[in-house]
Order: sequence, then C-alpha cells, then structure tokens
Amino acid sequence: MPTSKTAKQSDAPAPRKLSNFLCFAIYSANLAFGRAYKPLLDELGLTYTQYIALVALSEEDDQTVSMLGEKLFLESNTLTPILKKLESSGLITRHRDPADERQVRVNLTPAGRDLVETNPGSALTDAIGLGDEFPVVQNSVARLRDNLLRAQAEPGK
Amino acid sequence: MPTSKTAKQSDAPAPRKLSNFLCFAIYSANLAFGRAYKPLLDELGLTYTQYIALVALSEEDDQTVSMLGEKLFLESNTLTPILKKLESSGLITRHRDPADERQVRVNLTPAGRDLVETNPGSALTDAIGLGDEFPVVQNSVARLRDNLLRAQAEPGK
DNA sequence: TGCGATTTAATCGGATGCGATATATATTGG
DNA sequence: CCAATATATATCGCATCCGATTAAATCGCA
Repeated sequence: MPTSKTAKQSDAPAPRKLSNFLCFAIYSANLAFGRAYKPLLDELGLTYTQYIALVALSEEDDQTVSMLGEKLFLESNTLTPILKKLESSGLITRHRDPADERQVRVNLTPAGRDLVETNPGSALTDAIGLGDEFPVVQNSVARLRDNLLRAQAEPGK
Repeated sequence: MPTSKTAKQSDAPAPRKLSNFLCFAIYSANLAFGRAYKPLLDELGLTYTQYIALVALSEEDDQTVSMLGEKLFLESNTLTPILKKLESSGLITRHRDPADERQVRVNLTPAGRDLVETNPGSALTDAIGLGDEFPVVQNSVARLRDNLLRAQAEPGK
C-alpha cells in the first residue's frame, strides 16, 4: 500500500509496480507456459486447452461435460466447441446419456488415449527450473486459486 | 514419471493427474484471478488486460508499443487493439514519434491516471489467502516464467 | 547516394474464455 | 396429468492471444 504522501507539488502516488502484482506473475507465467507448450503440442495437432481436456479424460473416462468442467474450471460455453473439435479429430466420442438425455458423456478413443500418453509436457520440467520448489509452488498456486474461487462463491462471507 | 509397468493385461499407464501439472495450476489460477477481478473492473469499464496495460503505463509514461509489450509479455498484434480501445475510452493517447515515425508513443491521460490509481485489485489480497507466502509465491512464479521464456529464446542451450 | 535489409505497428484468421441467452430434457407440485 | 420450474448443454457476441503477413519508416553499406 503506497501511503499517499499529501505532497504539495507533483502529488503523484507512488505507482504500484507490475512486478509486485501476484495476479500479473500468474498471468504472465500462463502466457509463458502456453508458448512453451505450443511447439510441443503443434506436433500433435493440439491446442493447450484441448490437451488438458484429454488429460482430464485420461484420469476418468465417461465424464459428462459438467464433470469435465469442474475438473478444468470451465463451462459448456467454452468446453462444447473444444470437445466438438476433439471429436472431429477422432480423439474422443460424445454421446447423449440414455438415462438422462440432457447430459453428454465424453470418452477417449484409443487414438486419443495414445496421444495423451505421449506426455508432451515432460520436456519442460528442466526449462521450468524450480528444482525442489516445484511441488511447493504448485501447491501454493492451487491453494490461492481455490481461495479465490471460494471467495467468489461466497460474496458476503 | 510413471514407470511403464509392462503389465500383461490392462496395460494402461498410470494416468498423470491434472492436479500434478504445474502448468494447470497456473492456468486455472489465472482463470480464477480473471473471475475475481471481473466484477471489480466491470465497475471501471475495464478488462483485465486493459487494466494491466494502464498499470504498466503508470509505472513509466511515454512508452512505445514495443516497450509496453516487453513489460506485459505481449506483442503489437495483441496490444494495438487494446490500446486503441483505451484511446477511444479517453484513458490514453497514442501518437507517432516524430523522431521515428515507426514508433507509437503511448501516454496516460489524467482520467486514465485517476482510474488506475483507484487500485481496484486491493480488495483481493484477503481472498488470495496466502499470508506470508505471498511474496515467496510471487517470486517463484515470476522466476519460472522467466526460465520458460529464456528456454524458448535459447532453443539449443 | 541508392536500395535492399531491418525494424515497428498494424491487420487478419483461428482458438479460447465468458456473460447472456436459447433449447431440450427432467423434475416437481397441484 | 400437466404446467411450471430446474438442469444440462449449446449458441452467440465480445475481448484477448498468437502466428503469419503487410505497410511504412529507418538503417546499413557498397
């Protein structure tokens, strides 16, 4: 918090530096990850979001769009076009659930499973260069994410 | 690294869990920050990217598009439309540099400076909920970003 | 000086995210 | 049984991001 100094002339508050914004660190690190993944995923014909959707499906098959959305923190407005693309690429299947026709069940095809098992991100662990910090940072970032989303869900308290 | 177990039946490699991907922690934390900022920035009529562009300008005035891009890790293809929007909102000015007409100099207007000084993100520090970890996480995330970008720049070594 | 190479923005198309809305199916209450 | 409501997904428009290309200005160097 830059304390406003009530100066006479040039009463400019000390500007908050971008480098002190945690949100900007996260934002720019996300850009950096996207750029690092791009050449690896281009070879597979995947985008980053398509890739993490496949990873989520490899964890658990036969998920609905909503279930997938909870794992990925996305909703149908974002997921549906991505899943349609993956379907047209032959990597997943989409079928209305006969028990509840509102839901769509999503499954990996063998080709999709093969693709996600190539583990394209493994080439980046060295480039990240955090060493032992890696799991600590991962845990802290996941926790701040969950805190932020929970605060959104509970407006008052 | 899930060691492939060469099992006879159901030779399914242990799926890598999304929760173990640092990239996904960053990706989803970025989504969470965007959602947390949205209601705060909506009141100012700003998007998140527009906001951080204003913050970068409040750090240093009269920057070129490239200089701004270096701070924000963005290029003219992304920045130009955003800056045009901020200009049409009366928050910045854009002028070709007379000394080098290729460059465009960007400046905050008084209205833009007033807006960025309202510091809308300050309401989120509690919601992040990292306490003393905050600066540590910020530093680690910024460092992994820089490592990733450096690795991109130096393909071979 | 002249002119090709370089630099800087801007433009274009494709792929997310997301709020708002639409549509189809399921559930519920009278 | 059926109308009202709720739920799950899809559609639409806007704002990024990004690779590729373009246009204009400047630089370099013979």
